[in-house]
Amino acid sequence: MRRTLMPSGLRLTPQRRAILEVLRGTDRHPEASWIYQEVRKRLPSISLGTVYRNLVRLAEAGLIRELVLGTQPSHWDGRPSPHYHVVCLRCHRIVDVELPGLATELEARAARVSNFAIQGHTLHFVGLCPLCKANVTGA
Amino acid sequence: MRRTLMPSGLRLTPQRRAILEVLRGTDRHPEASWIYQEVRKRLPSISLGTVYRNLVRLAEAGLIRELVLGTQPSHWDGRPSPHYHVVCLRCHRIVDVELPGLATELEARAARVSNFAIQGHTLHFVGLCPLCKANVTGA
DNA sequence: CTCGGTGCAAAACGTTTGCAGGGCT
DNA sequence: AGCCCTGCAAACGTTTTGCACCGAG
Repeated sequence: MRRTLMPSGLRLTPQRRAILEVLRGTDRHPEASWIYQEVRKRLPSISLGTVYRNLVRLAEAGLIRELVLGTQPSHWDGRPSPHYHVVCLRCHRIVDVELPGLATELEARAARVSNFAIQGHTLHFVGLCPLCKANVTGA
Repeated sequence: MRRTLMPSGLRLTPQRRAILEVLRGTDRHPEASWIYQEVRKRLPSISLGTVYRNLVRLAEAGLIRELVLGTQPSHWDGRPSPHYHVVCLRCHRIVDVELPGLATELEARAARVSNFAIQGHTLHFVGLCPLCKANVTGA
């Protein structure tokens, strides 16, 4: 029986399984409170504290990613692979943006200019999604 | 007498003047509570609420910039000109990074891939500053 | 008189934490 | 027995807000 989840020795509890499934079953990049509500449909007694604790732990284990988009609350992404995001200013949808090869290029440029030993970066875009772009035509 | 401060019809009050001067007199990219303490040295009766209100208003007016670096609290930059930042993971210093021309290139690439009407982006780096880089040699 | 701005204090917000209990190994 | 994990509720730190007052135009 698969009971552990990762290097960290993280146990695969029903709560963690549910959080992972909810997060992998959506492309909404949701916030903790939405995840909490969804998980409660399957696991009514789970607590919000447990959701927060496990989002942090799962992110540390590399299974999910925290998105800090400048606007509290944090959002969470079930796809840990490296990619960026763009947020619609009107409907607040968050959509994946693949910009392959950009990461190393950016960090190399920053290292050259700053003389820091760059270890990571954060990048995201804001704008209007195709739908909202059409719906505001002019306004 | 120059009493207004910007398009928005913002008045140049002693509180606003002090906040601006404190922010322009440092390269620390400080948080609101630090600004509050500094401004109190000149204006002992100012309240923290006023500092927050005015940081927001001054940023809306384009006189300063809010830096959202993923870690609460926000930091504030008295230089509104477009530039990026790198944060030292060890001493938490925040240093300016000029990457001229990058902005339009990034937004063009993101627009092409996402089909959004891109209106802006956020980018910052984390790493070790030259001093901390030297001091950890190996560890 | 009106309007923007202030100080104060309370509230709001998302998030973290202490604690007692529980279940797997 | 030991350890990780949970639910609960209280606490936390930052930021926002309601309110009464004030001063400039």
